[in-house]
Amino acid sequence: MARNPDETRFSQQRDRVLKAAAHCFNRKGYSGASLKDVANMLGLTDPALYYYVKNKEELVYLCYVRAADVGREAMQRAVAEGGTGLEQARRYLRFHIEIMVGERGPIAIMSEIPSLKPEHRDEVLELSRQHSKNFEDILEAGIADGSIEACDVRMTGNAIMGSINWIPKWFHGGEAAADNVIAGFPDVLTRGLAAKSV
Amino acid sequence: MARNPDETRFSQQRDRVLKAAAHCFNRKGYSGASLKDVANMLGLTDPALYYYVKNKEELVYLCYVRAADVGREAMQRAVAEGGTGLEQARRYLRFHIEIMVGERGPIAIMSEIPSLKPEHRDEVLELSRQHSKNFEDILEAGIADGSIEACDVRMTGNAIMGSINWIPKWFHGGEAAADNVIAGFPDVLTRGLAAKSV
DNA sequence: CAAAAATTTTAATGTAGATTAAAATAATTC
DNA sequence: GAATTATTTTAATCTACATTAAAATTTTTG
Repeated sequence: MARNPDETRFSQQRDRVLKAAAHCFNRKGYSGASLKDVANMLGLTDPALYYYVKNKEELVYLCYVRAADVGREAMQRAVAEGGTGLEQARRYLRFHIEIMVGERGPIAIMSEIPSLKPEHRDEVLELSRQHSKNFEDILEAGIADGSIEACDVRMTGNAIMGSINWIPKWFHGGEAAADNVIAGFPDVLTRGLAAKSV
Repeated sequence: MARNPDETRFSQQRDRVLKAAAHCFNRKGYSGASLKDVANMLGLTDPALYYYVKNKEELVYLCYVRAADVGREAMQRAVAEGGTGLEQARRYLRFHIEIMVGERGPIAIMSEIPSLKPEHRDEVLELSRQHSKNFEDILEAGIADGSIEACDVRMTGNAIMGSINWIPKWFHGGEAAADNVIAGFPDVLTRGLAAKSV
């Protein structure tokens, strides 16, 4: 029936599990959120989750991988459309934020990578590093093409990623609010505060 | 002996406990970090911590209050010196970051406020809201005096606070690095990316 | 240095919550 | 609609901490 293997009931339910988990983990942290918290959000009882994931650690791991996927997807789409470094940076931010505050949210904040078991930890760390690296590359391209002011790209990247990562902490699903964030956030991050006329 | 009540051995040790706790919580989260983790950092055993705090929840609470104090102190000093809104905003960021990456760090990220017990949660939430409000006021003052471009102050505030909050995630004590962050971060956040000449 | 106070330790207790097993229910298939 | 497969539940287990109590050690003070 399912054309795409990801359209199976199992995969759909698993996605719902991951989203519920992301919501709970974002609120209370990995260990602070219980499997019961997650299950209750879905109208299930905790042991039911084990039908979808091996254990809690894997649940977090999958949330983090999903978060990384979302980031990479936004980045790839932004780069694919070309343009100056600044344009790519702004586009990436818009895409990423669109996803985070949209239907596919909430996305897990990767704030407890050290709590993952070593293999998972290293893998997720690598995904995260690669993403940061890609963003820094965009910044450097922008500096090279003159669209972005010379700056410490590592630090600038950290600053902007911090803003992005923190979004799930204060954004909670308002419909109109989402549009507002999508429209305004990339500007805030790339344009700065200073008035043009001063 | 102690001129200031905060110079007693007890208070000093308690501060060391809070700093160690902040470090552990920032890495693994509130529930993910065990009291043993915290105690070991200080060369102590876990029950020793109960000499300084009532329980683990109070430990997190105190870390959060300390974080709020630091933010408020930076804000007050910045405002006290006057100047345009933009100047105050930049000064506040510099002060706050100086403290975070300096001797008084690490400072706890207030990322699990919902896990606190109701009284503590409400109190910390109020401190956090007040801090955000104060920053938004600075932004509005800057818009009014023409130093800051018109913007959604709520969203802009969230963006910048997210950057600040995330610092402990990637900054880990390099001496030279600290100066670098202090010197560059406020610029990144307030100046934006776009090249002036374009 | 002896007594008192402060600090830390070892040993013991209790509990929440992750995990497993087996049983029950619901959905599919032939 | 009976049999098979998928999904969820109830009931039971196990363990990692948080916490407490009592004892030991260290520090301070007269």
